[in-house]
Amino acid sequence: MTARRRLAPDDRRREVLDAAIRVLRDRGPGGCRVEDITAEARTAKGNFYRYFATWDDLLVAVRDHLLDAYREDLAQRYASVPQIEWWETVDEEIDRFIAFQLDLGGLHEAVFHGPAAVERPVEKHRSAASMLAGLLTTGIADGVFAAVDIDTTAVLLFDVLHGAADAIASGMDREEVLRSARRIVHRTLGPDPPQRQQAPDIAL
Amino acid sequence: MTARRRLAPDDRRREVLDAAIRVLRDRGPGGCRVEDITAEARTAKGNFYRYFATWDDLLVAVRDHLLDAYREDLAQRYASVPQIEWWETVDEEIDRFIAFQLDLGGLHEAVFHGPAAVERPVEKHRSAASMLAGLLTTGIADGVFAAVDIDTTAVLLFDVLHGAADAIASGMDREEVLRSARRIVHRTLGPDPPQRQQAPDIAL
Amino acid sequence: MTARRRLAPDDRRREVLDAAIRVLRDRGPGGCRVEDITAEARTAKGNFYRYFATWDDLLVAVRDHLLDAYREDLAQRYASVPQIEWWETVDEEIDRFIAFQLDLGGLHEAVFHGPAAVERPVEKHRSAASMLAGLLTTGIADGVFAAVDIDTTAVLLFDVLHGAADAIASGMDREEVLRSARRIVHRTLGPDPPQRQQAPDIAL
Amino acid sequence: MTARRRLAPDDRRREVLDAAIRVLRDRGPGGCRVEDITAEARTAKGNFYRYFATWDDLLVAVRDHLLDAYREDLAQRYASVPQIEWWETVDEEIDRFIAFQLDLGGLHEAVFHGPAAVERPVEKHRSAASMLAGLLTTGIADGVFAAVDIDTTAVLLFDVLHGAADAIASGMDREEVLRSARRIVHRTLGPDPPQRQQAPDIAL
DNA sequence: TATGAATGAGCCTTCATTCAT
DNA sequence: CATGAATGAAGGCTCATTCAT
Repeated sequence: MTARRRLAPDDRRREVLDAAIRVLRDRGPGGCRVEDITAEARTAKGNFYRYFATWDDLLVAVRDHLLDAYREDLAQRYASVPQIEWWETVDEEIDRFIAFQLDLGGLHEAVFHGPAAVERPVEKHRSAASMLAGLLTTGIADGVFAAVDIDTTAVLLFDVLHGAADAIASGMDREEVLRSARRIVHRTLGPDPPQRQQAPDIAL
Repeated sequence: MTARRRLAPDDRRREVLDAAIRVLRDRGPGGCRVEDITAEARTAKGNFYRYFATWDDLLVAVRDHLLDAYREDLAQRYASVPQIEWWETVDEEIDRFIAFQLDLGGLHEAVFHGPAAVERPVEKHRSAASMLAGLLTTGIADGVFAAVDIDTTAVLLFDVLHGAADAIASGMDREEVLRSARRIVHRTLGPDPPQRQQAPDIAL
Repeated sequence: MTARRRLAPDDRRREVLDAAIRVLRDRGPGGCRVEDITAEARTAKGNFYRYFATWDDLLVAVRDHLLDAYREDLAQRYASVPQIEWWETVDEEIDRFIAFQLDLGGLHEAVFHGPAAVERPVEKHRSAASMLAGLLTTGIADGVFAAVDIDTTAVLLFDVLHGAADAIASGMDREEVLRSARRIVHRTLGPDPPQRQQAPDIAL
Repeated sequence: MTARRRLAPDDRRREVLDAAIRVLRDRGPGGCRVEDITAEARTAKGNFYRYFATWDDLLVAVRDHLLDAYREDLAQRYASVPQIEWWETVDEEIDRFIAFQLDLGGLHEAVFHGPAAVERPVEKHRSAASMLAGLLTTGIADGVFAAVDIDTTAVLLFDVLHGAADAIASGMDREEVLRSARRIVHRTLGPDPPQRQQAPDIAL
C-alpha cells in the first residue's frame, strides 16, 4: 500500500468490521475471504487478526454489532414516547424489522447460519427475539396484548418476520407478504375471539 | 481393502444417500466430507461421484428426498380420510412437522442453508410451504379456515413451525413452544374475532 | 447395453482400436478417457483391458496401426511402378504425407507426444523416417538424389513434413507452406550446385 | 517445518520458476506435480499459487522465460557485430540452437507439447521460428540467402533443428545429425543451382 | 466372455492462520 | 504496529484399473 495509515486500534477495528459488513452484505459468505475484507478495509491481511482471533469471531462480532445497533435504535425510538400507540407500533416495527433483514442481504446467511452461528449462538440478551419479548412484556402489561407466553411467542413471531424477509427476498410480492405477516402478528397478540371453536365444529 | 460389495446402482445410490443423511444429521455440515459419507456407506470415495456429480448435488438430493418423503407421508395420511377434523388435524400436523424438523438435527443447516441451498433453491412444488398451502387451500374451501392469502401465509406459518423446532433444539421447553406455535396457527387461521379491532381502537 | 454383441476377438479389438482413432482424432488426448473409447466402440469399459493391457498400450497400438497402414499404402503405390518419376514422386509424397498428418488431428499429439511416446518410442522399422529412408536409398541408388547421409537426412526431412502439417494446422497458408516444404526437400536432395560456396564468399 | 524464508515476490517467483525448470528438465512432465516443484524450490505447496494461477500458467511462464532468454542471448550476440559472416553464423547458430534444445531435456515435451501448449500456443513474437525469420530477413536483404518465403521457411527450418535435437537425444550420432542439418539449411538458403532439373530427367 | 460397478491413489486448488521483516 | 509473504492442512474431483456377477 502507498502509505501506512496509523489509526487508533478501536478505529481500525471498526473499519475492518464495517468493511466486513459491506463485503458480506454484497457477496454473501461464499466468495468472501479474510483478504477480501482487509482489502475492502484498505489494510493488511495480517491486521485482521489483531482485532479478531478467528474468522468466526469476526462473524460473531458482526452479528452482535448489528443486533446491538438494532436494539439501540429500537430503544431510541421509544425512549421518549410517553404513551405507545401499540397497534400502530406493531405494524411499524414489523415493517422496519423486515426492511432491516432485507437490507442485510448475504450477511444474513453468513452470520445467522453457518458454522459460526451453530457453534456460537446469539447470547440471549442480544437476540432479536429478546427485543420482541421486551415489547410483548410491556404490551401485555399495558393490557393491550393477549397474555401469551412471552418467550416462546417472541421467538416464533420473530421467525415470522424473519421468514417474511426471506420470502420477499426470494421474489414474493412484498406487500402481500407484509400483509400476511401483520395479520399473523395481530391475530396472535389480539384479544381472544369469543366463539373461536364453534364455527369449525359446525362446519364439519 | 475390504471385499467389494457390488450392488445395483439404485441400491448403492440409496445407500450413499442414507449414509449422507445419517452423517449429516449427526455431525452437521461442518466436519462432513465426501469421504466421511462414503466411509459410512462402506464404499470407496470415488464411488460417490458415480451417483452425485458434485457435493452440492448430494445436498440437493438429500433435501429433495426428505421433502418428497414427507410429502408422500402426508398424502398417505389423508388419502383415505373422508372427512377431516380440521382443528385436530392442525395440531397433529404441527406436532408432526416439528418432530420431523427436530429429527433432522444438523441436516437442516446443511441442506436448507449454506451455498447449496442458496444457489439451488427448493423447487416450489417440493417445498414444505407448498404442502402447507395445499392444506390451507382445502381448509379454506371447506369453510373452516379464514380466507387468508394462501401462499404467503403458508410460507410464514411454515417459518413458525421451523422456528419452533429450532427453539426446542436450542433448549426451550418443548411443550411451551408447541403451545405457542399452535396458538399462532389457530389464531391465524381461525375466524375473525367479531370485536377484535375495538379494544385497540379505543386504546388509541 | 441392449444386447451383447459377440464378436471374434480380433474384430472386437479392431472395433475398439478404430473407436480410439476416431475419438482421439476428434477430441485429442485431453478429454478422452477409456470410457469414451469403449462408449464409441459400443462395448463395455472392462472390455478395453481384454485387448490393451494399459492405456499407453492402446496409444502405442494406435500409433503402430497408423504407421503400418501408411507404410503399406506406400508400398502399394510403388509395387507395380516399373520406373519412378522421382521428382514428381517426391512432390506427390510430400503432399500426401502432409495431408495424412493433417488428417490425424488431435491424434498426433496423443500418440506422437505425451508419456506414451516418450517412454515407448516408435520402433525403428515402423517410423515414418525409415520409410523416407527407404525412398532415399532407392533414389540415391538410381543416381537421382545426391548422396546424402540417409538415416539422418530422412529423419530431418520427415521433421520438415511434420512441421509443415503443424504449420498448416496452426493457420499458415497451405500452399505457401507446401511450396516451402517442397523447396527444402528438392534442394536437399538435388545435385550439388557447382559454385555453391562462391557467391556467399563474394557477397561478404 | 523448516524456517521460513521470506523473499521479495520477484525473487521467490524466480526461485519457483527455476525450480520448475530444473525439475521439468530432469524428470519431464510426467512425475512432476506442483508439490515436486515447491519441494525443489524449498517452499510450501500453497506458495506456488501466489505466483502462478494454475499449473498451465507455470508451464507457459517457463516456456516464455526460456524463449525470451534465448532471444535476448541471440540479440546480444549480434548487437555489436558490424558485418556478419553469414555462412559461419548459420553453422554456429545451428549448433547453438540444437545444443539449447538438447539441454532442455524433458522440458521440451512439457512446455512445447501437452495441453498447455495446445491451448495456449506461443505468441508469435516469442517463437523460435520468428527469431529465425529475423535472421532470414536480414540475410536475404544482404543478398546472401536465396529469396525464400521467409515465414514458412523459418518455421520449417526450425523444425529441422528441433528434429535434429530429438534425433540426437534418441541416440543418433551427434556429428552425423549436425552435418545433415547443416546441409539442409545450407542448401535451402543457398543460391539456385544452375541446372537443377536436368540431371534427374536424364537419369530416368 | 462381457459387463459395468467399485476401487483408491493422485492431484490441483483454496484459504485461514502464522510470523519474519 | 503494520505488512504481506509463507505455511500446510483440507477437500473436491478424476480416472486408469480391477473384479464380482
